[in-house]
Amino acid sequence: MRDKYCGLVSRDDIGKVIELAGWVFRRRDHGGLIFADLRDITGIVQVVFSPELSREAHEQAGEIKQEYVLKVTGRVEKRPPETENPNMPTGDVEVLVSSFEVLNASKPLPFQLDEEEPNESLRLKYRYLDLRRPEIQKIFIARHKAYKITRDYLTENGFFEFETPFLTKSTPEGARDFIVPSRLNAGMFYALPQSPQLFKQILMIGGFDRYFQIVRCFRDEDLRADRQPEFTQIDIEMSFVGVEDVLALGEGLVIALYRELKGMSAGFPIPRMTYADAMERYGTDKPDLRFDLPLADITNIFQETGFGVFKKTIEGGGIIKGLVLKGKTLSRKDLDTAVDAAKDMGAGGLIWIRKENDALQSPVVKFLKDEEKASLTGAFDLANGDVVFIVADKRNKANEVMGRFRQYIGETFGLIDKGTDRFLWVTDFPLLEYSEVEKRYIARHHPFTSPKESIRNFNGDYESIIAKAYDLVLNGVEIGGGSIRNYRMDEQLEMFRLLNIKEEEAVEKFGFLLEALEMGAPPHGGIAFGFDRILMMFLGLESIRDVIPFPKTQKGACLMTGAPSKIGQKQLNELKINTIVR
RNA sequence: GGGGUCGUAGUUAAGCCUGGUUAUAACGCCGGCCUGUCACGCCGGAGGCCGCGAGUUCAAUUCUCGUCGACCCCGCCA
Repeated sequence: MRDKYCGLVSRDDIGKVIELAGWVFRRRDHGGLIFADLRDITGIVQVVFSPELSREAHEQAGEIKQEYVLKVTGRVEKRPPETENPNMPTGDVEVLVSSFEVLNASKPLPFQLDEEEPNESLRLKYRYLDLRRPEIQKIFIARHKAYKITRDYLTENGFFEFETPFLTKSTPEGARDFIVPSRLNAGMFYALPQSPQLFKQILMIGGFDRYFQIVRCFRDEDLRADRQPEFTQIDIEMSFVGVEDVLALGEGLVIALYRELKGMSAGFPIPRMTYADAMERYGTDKPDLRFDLPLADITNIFQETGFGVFKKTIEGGGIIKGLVLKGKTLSRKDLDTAVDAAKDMGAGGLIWIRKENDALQSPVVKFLKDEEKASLTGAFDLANGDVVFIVADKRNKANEVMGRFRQYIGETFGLIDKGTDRFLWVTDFPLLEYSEVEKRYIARHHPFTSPKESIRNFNGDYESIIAKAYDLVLNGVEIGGGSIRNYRMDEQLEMFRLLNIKEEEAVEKFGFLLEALEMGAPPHGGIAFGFDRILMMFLGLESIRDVIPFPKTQKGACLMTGAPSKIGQKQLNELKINTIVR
């Protein structure tokens, strides 16, 4: 049907008669002469309909409109002098059409492909039109490259690619499951996997040594700019490894992807930070290191303070945490806005102290002793114009609030170097965290994560147990995470005990794994990367929807197909399901 | 579950704060002209449930409330 792709027509083809096929991108009708840009996946080339070459083709070309699908036959010519277009790759040639065929017509489109983006719901409803846009096509070509790099890299490193079931078993921990009714077992349900966690561990126990899968995962939770209910992970598991082996392997993959997608290597090797340091210094387990602005614990300055808020906090075992913003001129309104922002982030209050005319000024300065002012000035090396922001609260709350506030300050005052990418491994996560909702400890990573030291060494102080767990963070966004797993039955049972999962429940939910752990399970661990998030970040895009061909809206709808939708009574009857919508 | 932004020709926006005119522009569409354009140009034309529903008012695109949809955030996301 065609000899050549549109975007690949070049000077080498001059003089040849070729057949091309593609879409009419733009048409320029001069009456006596008609130009059209013919587009396919490779790019565009100008085709010319001239009555001097073919009166019939020229006349027929009066009919063609945008997005008509054409097959054209014509001779490739060098463009006449002064008419070359240096802005397009095929701009020094054109195809003089001797005959053409309209393979398909097109109605006028609901939006123009070459103009400003229409709103996203229209793009999603007519996704096939959106996908025709060259800048969108670039994204999915990049996505394809990323699949290939991943497969090549992991294959070279001894990994085997597997598929694991999508119709699987609901697990009690973690995100909400999507469920699928079983027709053959009335009243029973499959769950779509949140991740192939247990299957990949079983594959290690099955002796495959190294597993990977580029796999869809499903989580029935609310959506965000970087979260979809179904998303893709690069899932990796390795046998006979420790933390360092997994990080090295993962880092190699990220380097390879970054080099291909960004066309450069930067920021490697990836620095490390423990979870505890990240929380103390940046107030988050995924710090954005594109700007520094560290948090400082200034509790000791106020040990003897007469300022009621600080005094109460310290007496209650809390801490006082501050950060300093230097080199910016803040108005009173900026400060008030910052206080409101901090309150929205959950702060009980935010105190600002500004150095102006060599004196500290603040609504609270009258409550501070001279030595406290001096210590504060020293601790933050205050110069005129600098502002210290302070929060006093329980340790976790103070860190968390200040972490968010730090990000707010970074964004509001332009401290973030948008042109850079800062990767970070965060290591040594706590194994557990206490859930106020469930009134028990829950696994911070997942219930199969191995502690650094045996749980038996801890007596009650369970929140201090460190896990062999790690996350990869890029510019404040988590793009991967994993752990070394428990590979012995007794250790896994200890973990379940801490999680208050009774043995019979554990056996009911994960019996196959526990049994397997008793039959020669090798030490193993792994990591999973958020494939969509990596693409979004590496391509500099704002939304995960931009890297997914058919994404869902914030309410989980597909605007093109209309999913989710009601199903008929016949289907419900087969499933023996009644629906009650409350 | 909660907070916020947005919704006006096919599309992208303006108008709304401060209620009253024929609701404006660009692109697209339709008709005409044009042999070197490439965001072609020129002339003419059609095209509107101002998301939907209430309320306030003599009068609502404009103000208020509700609702639907899209988006951003909190909760949630092992």
